[in-house]
Amino acid sequence: MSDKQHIVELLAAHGIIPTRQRIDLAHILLAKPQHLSAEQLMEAAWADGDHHVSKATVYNTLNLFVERGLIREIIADPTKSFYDSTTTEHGHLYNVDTGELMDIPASGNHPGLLAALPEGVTPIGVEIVVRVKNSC
Amino acid sequence: MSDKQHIVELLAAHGIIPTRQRIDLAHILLAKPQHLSAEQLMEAAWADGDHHVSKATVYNTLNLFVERGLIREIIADPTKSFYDSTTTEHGHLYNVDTGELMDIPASGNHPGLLAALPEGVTPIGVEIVVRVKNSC
DNA sequence: GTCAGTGCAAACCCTTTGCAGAAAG
DNA sequence: CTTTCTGCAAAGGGTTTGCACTGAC
Repeated sequence: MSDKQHIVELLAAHGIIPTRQRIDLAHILLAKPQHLSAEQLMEAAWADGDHHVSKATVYNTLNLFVERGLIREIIADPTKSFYDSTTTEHGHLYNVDTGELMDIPASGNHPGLLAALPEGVTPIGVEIVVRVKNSC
Repeated sequence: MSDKQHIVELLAAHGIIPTRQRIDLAHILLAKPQHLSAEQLMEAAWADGDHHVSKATVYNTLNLFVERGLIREIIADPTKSFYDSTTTEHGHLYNVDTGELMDIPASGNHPGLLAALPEGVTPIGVEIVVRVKNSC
């Protein structure tokens, strides 16, 4: 299907050798804007595909995708990472009770961040982290 | 010393029963604006105090302090948490190479976040997480 | 004397790693 | 063929937990 072909080209464009497992995982991840934990992706792959993907391969693949800029790692929960299929800059809303991670459609306007909270939730705090690395 | 007395009152004001270990840890944490990991706090307590504080107590105490709003937990690294003695709203700069966590003095003005980076570092990305909980 | 806090070690959980077998070109 | 990826299981590391002991009032 052309869908798979598109994924193959996308992986190649990011310098990633397309293997069956990587294509399956990318297919699930990039299907729509979403945030999946490693575990959720594993379960989705297991449910969706006819193929088997091991835990190690899921983690290896996620790290590779993040490194190559195909997806973004979101550090919102100290116990697990989320992976975001949307790589453009945007904020997130994390519900510590439900473990739900949502996009914040708003701009980077700080005071506006808390303006449009969903109903039924109470803000705990806003965290802004600029991640940097040594230049060389 | 009046310093310790001040800590005792601060803990009590947050509904925390002041014990020797909690006073010691609070004394180290709140001495100045800083970000310490659990491990760093443990080492500081071991070096600084004449008393012994166990690992379990350090973690229990940190969680209690965060819960009571005495300090803030900073989730910048997927492998460990940092604890911030400054509870007012401000951003952070995290160097993934050195593990160094710094305050961003700037306001919440988003475009300004990347303006005043220290020398020798390259930005990887900006992450904004609004943490919420269910209202009841 | 009672209740909460502390300490030790073991358990936990997510993530990474080592290495043998499989796959791709 | 040769190189890279995959899978399994075991290791790793920060954090939490169970339970007996200690300490405060």
